[in-house]
Amino acid sequence: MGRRRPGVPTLEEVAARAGVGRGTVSRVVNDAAGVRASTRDAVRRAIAELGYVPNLAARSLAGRRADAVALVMTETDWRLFGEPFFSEIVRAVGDALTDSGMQLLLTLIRSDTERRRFVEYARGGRVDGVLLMSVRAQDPLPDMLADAGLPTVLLGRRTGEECVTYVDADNVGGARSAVSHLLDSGRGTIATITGPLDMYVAQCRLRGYREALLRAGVEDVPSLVVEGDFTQESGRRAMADLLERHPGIDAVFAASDTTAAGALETLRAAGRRVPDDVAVVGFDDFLLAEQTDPKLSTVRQPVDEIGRTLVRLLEEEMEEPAVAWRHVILRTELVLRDSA
Amino acid sequence: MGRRRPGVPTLEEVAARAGVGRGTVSRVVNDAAGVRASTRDAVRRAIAELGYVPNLAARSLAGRRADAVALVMTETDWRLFGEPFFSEIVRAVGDALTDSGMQLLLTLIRSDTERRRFVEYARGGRVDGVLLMSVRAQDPLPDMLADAGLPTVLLGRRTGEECVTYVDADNVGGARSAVSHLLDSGRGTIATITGPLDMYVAQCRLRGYREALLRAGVEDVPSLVVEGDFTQESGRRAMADLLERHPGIDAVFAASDTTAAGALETLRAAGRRVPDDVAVVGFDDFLLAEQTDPKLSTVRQPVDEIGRTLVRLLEEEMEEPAVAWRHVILRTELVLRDSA
DNA sequence: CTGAAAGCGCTAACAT
DNA sequence: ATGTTAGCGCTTTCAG
Repeated sequence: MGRRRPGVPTLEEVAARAGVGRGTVSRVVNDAAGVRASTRDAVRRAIAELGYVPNLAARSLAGRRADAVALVMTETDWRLFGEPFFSEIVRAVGDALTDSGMQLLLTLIRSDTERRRFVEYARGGRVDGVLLMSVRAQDPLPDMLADAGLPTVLLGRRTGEECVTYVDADNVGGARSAVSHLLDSGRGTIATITGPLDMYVAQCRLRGYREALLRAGVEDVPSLVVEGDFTQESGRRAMADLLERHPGIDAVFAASDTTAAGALETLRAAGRRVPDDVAVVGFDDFLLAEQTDPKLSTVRQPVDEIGRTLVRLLEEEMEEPAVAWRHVILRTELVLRDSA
Repeated sequence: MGRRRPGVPTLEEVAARAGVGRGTVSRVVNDAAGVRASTRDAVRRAIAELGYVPNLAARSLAGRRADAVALVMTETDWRLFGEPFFSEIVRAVGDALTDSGMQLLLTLIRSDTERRRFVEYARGGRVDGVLLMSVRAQDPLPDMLADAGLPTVLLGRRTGEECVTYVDADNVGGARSAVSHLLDSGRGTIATITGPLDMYVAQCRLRGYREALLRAGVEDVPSLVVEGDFTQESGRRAMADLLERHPGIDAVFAASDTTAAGALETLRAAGRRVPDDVAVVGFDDFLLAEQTDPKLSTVRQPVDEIGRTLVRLLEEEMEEPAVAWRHVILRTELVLRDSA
């Protein structure tokens, strides 16, 4: 599978053609200071004439950097969070990376083989750092990378005491503000449909719900809490359960926008009116929120800010040997539309 | 942004520790034949003790290969085809690559800057080959890569006379079989909602529709053809138009499953029954088909086969200097569910 | 400001 | 079967 690229010009040939030394060409290529303008022009011309492109392997070897970062996600995450969140994050990270001259590599890990292969790839020095989409609690990947001394930043925590640098949204606060809003607007019986409770993010959103009730002095009724799994179907089913158990329900907080959309469907099918009769707020704010009927109120994560922060932390991590785990929790925002 | 990895063991240190030469260690690492078992074991032990991982930059430089392939897509494609097609292809290519020891890199190109950066990355030798998701007709990327002598395989053509190696599905044949099926089941007035007609794939599906009518000796009524853009919304709108213009319509062929789902919605809202009253067939077969009510009949692309073929062609392209453009058109399959 | 020279860590060809 | 050696193409001192 070896490839031969005949007649690919090297830096040396460029130097010869421009009548300068190799060091000078290297300086020009890397925009280093201290080259006379006329020399620089001559070199630039030679580069253009020869169609020279630096060999990245050689540069990596000599310069000990790859000029690339990987954004890794597991298949589970991908499906769970769905395309919108995923693609928004990719976009945000891409934007944040734009002027850093780094190549963004997406990697999907679906098996142990792929996990191992990726670790070898990363440890082999093909990327300068790794961004990890929120991984399940049991995923050993973050620690494998950290142990290998690779700059690594997580998007989302695995647990409350994560010993890796990460960026996360304020899930607790977001949920709390959503539920507080429902309470403030006079709703008395507020249910919640959670995410899978073995995921930290789902636990946080549930905690926010409880904190809001506590603050308002409202009793936390266990049967108003139903576990879902972030999917639309789980929203439909959970809502049906809730309506049966608590016909007097007048508000629902769902731990994802998808789940909220499912709940909305069931409510309408049951003849309940939203928001007059029952108010609904979801968490996360992607394609779906604007498409539901009525439009869904949600807690929005600051996606662009997440992207920028991920990149900034990774760069810091790359600068200095990691002496500390840095954690950034970004504020979320309650977006009111028609459903609450 | 340079990274220092202090104390990362090199092949040389492994050799010293195992008491052998560097060549031997290299052979062991690369599973080359001709090493005595006892020697191999000694080397393996040294590798394990030191936690040695090959430096991939050095390997690339010396071995002139990257052991990585890129799967590139443009943002337009991504949104257009939606997550299902995209993720299915990624999965299929990943599977096909599993035992080749190559790392799969996904790259999203959203701007000229990113396009240029990627070409430098690829020309710089960081990937052995490039897989391109079907690109718009005007996209210069395939030619840029081909000109640079990089093994490149397209998924989907840009035009009928594509001078790049590609894999495509039999869009014409698939559409033809769908429409023929509608004709065979006694439908007389068959409309079609196309994709954006500046895309070759959309043209092909429309051609298939026309060929089926022609073969059956049915007149091709221009007003039965409405241009959509593969989205669900375009399906809804086009269907509304069609119902107005041709109340007697009794079948629809939509150029995507998403569009078909939109058409289905509008039909039901208009009180038409599917399939008794109007039959519907879509093209492409992903999440949506099973979720619509009634379940959608579709033309299915052989995703796994596409993945395998892409990888096979790329490997062939890498073996020998490209002497010819190879084209593979894969058969599609009509999947009958409830809507037709 | 610029040229020369010393590696970066590995593979592959050549000795032994 | 294994050790030795010559690069791969670049960055980065270090002289000049």
